Amino acid sequence: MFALIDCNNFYVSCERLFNPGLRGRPVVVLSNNDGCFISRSEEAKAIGLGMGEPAFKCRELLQQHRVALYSANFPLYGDLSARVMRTLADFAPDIEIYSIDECFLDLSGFGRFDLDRYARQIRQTVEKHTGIPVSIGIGATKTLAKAASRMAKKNASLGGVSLLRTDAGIRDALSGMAVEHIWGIGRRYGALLHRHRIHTALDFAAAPAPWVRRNLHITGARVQEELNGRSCLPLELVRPPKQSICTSRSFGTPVIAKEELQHAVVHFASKCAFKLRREESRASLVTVFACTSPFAPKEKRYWGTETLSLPAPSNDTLLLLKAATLALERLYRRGYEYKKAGVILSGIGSVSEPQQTTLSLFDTDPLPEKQGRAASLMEALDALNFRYGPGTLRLASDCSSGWKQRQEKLSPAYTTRWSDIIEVKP
DNA sequence: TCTGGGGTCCTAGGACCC
DNA sequence: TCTGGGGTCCTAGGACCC
Repeated sequence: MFALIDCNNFYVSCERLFNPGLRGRPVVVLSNNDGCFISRSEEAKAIGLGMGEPAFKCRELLQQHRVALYSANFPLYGDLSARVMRTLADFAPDIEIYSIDECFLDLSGFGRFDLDRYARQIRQTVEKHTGIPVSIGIGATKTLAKAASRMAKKNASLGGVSLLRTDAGIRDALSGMAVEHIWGIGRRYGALLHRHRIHTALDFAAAPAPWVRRNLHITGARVQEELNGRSCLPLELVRPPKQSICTSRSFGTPVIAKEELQHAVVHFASKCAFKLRREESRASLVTVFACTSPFAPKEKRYWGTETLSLPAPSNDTLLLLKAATLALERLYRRGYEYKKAGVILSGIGSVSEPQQTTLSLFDTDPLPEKQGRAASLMEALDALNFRYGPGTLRLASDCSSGWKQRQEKLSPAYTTRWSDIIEVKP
């Protein structure tokens, strides 16, 4: 058996934790740039604020119901997530942290326990230790556990826990679930399935397997197997190293000048390089993109992208930055209002992998020595920024000007930044 | 005026190899 | 005139997840 533990309206719950006055009120957390709703309290859902909906379209509703708005505060959410996960890790030998607000526990071998009671105990403990409310679904496969947790969340009478064990219980649950709400079946496949008169999760479980394999490919076939109680998705106990690393942002106000766009790209490239080193990896491809608003009139739209291949995989900020700057140089077109840009690193391998050294014919600097110096420099950079806070030491070209994003409703980083919670008297 | 960010996996098709 | 067979690797695009 697997359990899926899912934090309820996670970001909103984090904000409420430090602001109990928000309980019972409609609360939403906005995406970067204060754009869309990315977390909503039950009260906010009830008045019709949709997930991913742009906030400006709901202005009246927001005022009318005095909805509390928050800018996304990821340092806070990340830290609270870690606390929840640490608490959960005590309840099972194997745990997979699936996302910032969800994790799977392996409950095989817990057959002798009263799983329902155990789940309620987990719920209470998490609430007591961290203040975050969670829902728990239990089933024979990850997909069934997911379905169960959805039920636990939707159906208040279950008290936050749903256990799918008997055939009758499973059939009952699946028959009440629209096919597009199955984990791994999204809007597009949902629409396709409805056109073929497959409306519920139970319909999908019973659909002809070859047809599913043909039309929804191997991923869909696995989902079907899992719904029928045959586990195809094992727990991932160690997070596999990332295959790509991306840093991108929308701008608070459009950027026109190349220099300003460059500042942003340099900043994103530095962040990417840092994430890469944290992963103990190296990348061989650097992609830069910059684009106008997709909502701009057609003739004012532009989507520029450029990928450069490095002579050898690297995680050196200086090198990655040089490549990113060159890429931007190539894709930049004068006269557009850029609304978003980003840097993507790919072709990623571990630093422990033997590096094929491509020596340049014209390189007079002996390569290993050069790399050694670069590595020491990066080590010092990361150590200082860890000790004194991100951005303490950075490249001169990494200056944020102009392209700043909007974050008008930002709460303090209560658990990770002293300066946010204490006033330092001079 | 204002519309997020960061990932994964799979497939088809083309280029290329012997 | 007739023009193979068996591979690999890479990329773009489409689907999905939170």
